[in-house]
Amino acid sequence: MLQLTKRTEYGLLALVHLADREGAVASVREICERYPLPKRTVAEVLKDLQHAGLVDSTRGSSGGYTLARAPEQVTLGDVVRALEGAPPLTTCESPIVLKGGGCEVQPMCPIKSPIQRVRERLWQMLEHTTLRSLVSSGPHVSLGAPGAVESN
Amino acid sequence: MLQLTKRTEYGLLALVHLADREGAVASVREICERYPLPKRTVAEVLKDLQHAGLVDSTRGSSGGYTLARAPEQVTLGDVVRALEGAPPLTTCESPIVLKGGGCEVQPMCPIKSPIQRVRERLWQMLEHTTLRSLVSSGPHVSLGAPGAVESN
DNA sequence: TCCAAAGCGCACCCAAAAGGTGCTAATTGC
DNA sequence: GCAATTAGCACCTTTTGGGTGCGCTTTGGA
Repeated sequence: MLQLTKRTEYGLLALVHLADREGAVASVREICERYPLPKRTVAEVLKDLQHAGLVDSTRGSSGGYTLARAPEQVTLGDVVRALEGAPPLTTCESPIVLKGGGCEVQPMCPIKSPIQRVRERLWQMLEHTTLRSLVSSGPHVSLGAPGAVESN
Repeated sequence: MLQLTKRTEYGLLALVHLADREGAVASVREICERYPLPKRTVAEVLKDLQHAGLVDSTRGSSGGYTLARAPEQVTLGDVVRALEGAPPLTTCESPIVLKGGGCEVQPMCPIKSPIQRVRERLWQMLEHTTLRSLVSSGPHVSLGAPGAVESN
């Protein structure tokens, strides 16, 4: 579908929040009080980001998450890779199909290389867009009243 | 998932085939004899491309499809738009959510503009990649034995 | 010492999207 | 008339994405 998933969206919002907190721990509850997001799903996402090494977690009653790196060293590509994997643009690039030495419609597949070029440039863009640029760009409004989802 | 659908992939292959035929009509059967693709689905896709004005169709026993424009005037963007629509990268750009005048997590959504920039640049790439560049790039192998799906 | 608040892990469910098929026209050349 | 083709539904199946149930572990503070 050529679009980012909600998980990625949630992850980016969470990371932006962490960046704003500048090293202080932030809990899932806190993030979901700022943005009207489903608590549990955000927790899942944060857990995945932790596994990917993008955030550190501390457990316990005053626990939460912190950025594992500086905002300028986290890219959109990192986040997408952590939460969606780095999928091929078309199936003819997938490892499963490629294992035979070429794509399914090979050796007569003419669209592969330009498609790959587009894909590579897309990933270049993702890799060059840092969390810092997300943080510093928005209208950056102060904390507001949250919505409510689930128990939240 | 940040990848093109199979429908788009099929559409591109079909269009490349039509471009190779240089004006001569090509039937779905012919396309599926060249590439091992499901006949019916390719037919669906071609129909959609016809509705989008990218191909012309002629019915009847010797009918089929032809390109409606020159290969250099058909872009990846055209094809994706015809077969997938032009979806937003994140839900906070979708018209449904925006109808209230801003995205769901507004006015405190900080990730919107950089994401939109990435999206716009992606579409620029898609709009600048023409069918011609797909045709002229591949190793351009001669027609080979097809696989088989369904009746095909 | 206990309890509440937080993260951890697994499994599961629901809904939407994507891919594909059945069937029946309508058209057209032979 | 017949065969080959596109046209237009409607429907099914699989996959993916989003979300939840439930119980466990960790930790700070009353």
